[in-house]
Amino acid sequence: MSEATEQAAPKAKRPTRAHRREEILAAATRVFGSKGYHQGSLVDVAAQVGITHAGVLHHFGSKDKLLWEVLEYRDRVDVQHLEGKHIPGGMDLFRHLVTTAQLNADRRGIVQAYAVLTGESVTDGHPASSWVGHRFSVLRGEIAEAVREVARERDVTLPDGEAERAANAVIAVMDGLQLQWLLDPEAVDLAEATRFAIESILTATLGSTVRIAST
Amino acid sequence: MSEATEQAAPKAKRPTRAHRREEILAAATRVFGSKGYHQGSLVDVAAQVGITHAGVLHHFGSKDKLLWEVLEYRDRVDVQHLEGKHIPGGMDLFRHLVTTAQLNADRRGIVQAYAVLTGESVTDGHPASSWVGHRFSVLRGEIAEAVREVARERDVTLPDGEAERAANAVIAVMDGLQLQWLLDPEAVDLAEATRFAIESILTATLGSTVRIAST
DNA sequence: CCACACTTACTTACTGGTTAGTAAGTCCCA
DNA sequence: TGGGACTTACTAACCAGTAAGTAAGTGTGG
Repeated sequence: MSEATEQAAPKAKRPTRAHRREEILAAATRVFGSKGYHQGSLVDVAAQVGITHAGVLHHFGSKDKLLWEVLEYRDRVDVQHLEGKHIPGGMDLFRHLVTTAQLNADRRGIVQAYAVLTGESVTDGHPASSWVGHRFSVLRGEIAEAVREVARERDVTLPDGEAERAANAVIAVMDGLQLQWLLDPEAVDLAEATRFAIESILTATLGSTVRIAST
Repeated sequence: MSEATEQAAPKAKRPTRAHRREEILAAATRVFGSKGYHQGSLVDVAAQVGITHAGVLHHFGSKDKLLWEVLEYRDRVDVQHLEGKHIPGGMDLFRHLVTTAQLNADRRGIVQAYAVLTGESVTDGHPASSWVGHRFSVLRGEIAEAVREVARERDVTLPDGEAERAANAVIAVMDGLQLQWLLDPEAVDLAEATRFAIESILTATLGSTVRIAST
């Protein structure tokens, strides 16, 4: 967790370790994104930073550990555009999801890495499967809570488990649209399609029209 | 194409070639499903049929060709429960999609293979990417046409491109739900969630409640 | 009806390539 | 002068694909 050394140091020049690790993480994200975890090699990652694969192992110990740090790195990047630091609730959450989709349309590499690793993670004993599983369950909880919040605001009583069903559908549609967009960017407008799909699910769940402002 | 010899032969015993190929295809589906294409080896596939990897190559020539036949095999299996042979249109199509989801809940292997290969296919130069891309575009066309058909039945005029947007969302939600279900079958009722999501999207698209009978 | 020609379904053995990981040494900066 | 950031050199494993051989059919001509 606490990696220390975050520009708080008085001395000017000491970017080496933390900085190099960050470079490697970015490179690994690109490599795992474009080739997958199994097919993307440490040699590929190392070459992008201009070192040998043994140099990468010096910093991360093993390929599995590197993957773990890449996933955490993605999480960090993912929320860094949120100044509030905290994930919003209620309708703000859905606006946030659409905004993220919009940003993602210009971050193909990260989207690809996420899609590839998520798909790969359903294989037996994949090192990322617990991360993806955990991620899904956290997201499910947050989105379901937001659905309940909006329902409360509108005085709608939801059947049992309905919020979770809606949350699952929202997560599913976002992942699925990313896949289609990656394979054929012309066929899908990522942000627009995401907004449309989330609105549809919320509207059907809450029984009254839900709109998400197109930023 | 024409593989000839389809039980029309008078002589009783000659299942060897065609039968062996089916065995290998089934094994390859399991292997690619549980390990992915790159990580699943010909040795793995061969072992499941009780031969060597060279024996597999004798039948399929190369690993890439084997993958292609696996994908076609999946298509064949996928529609074989349709007696009409033809994919239905209108509301029947959506009923068919839900029914398929229901069947899929008992065919984890095939779902896993599809999910893994679809995810892997977004990597650079993957041999399955054109298949997946083609599959998406065909599905998109068929589902969009079904949406238009239902809209016509209900005297609803759809904005331009709305049918395609709905189709994309339907495809996305199905793929996404499969992923979640594979990673945590307890958290998602595949058929139920699929029905819910498709109903939501159709309802929002057509402006009036759409129900799909739960078979 | 059977022997010879040919095909099919493999196996064994190998090649050339790639992989993650290790160990030991070198260079450079503080 | 000492420690971190590497490199070089290596290993052991695994991979797809090829080549050559074998054993068991299958078809056919006499």
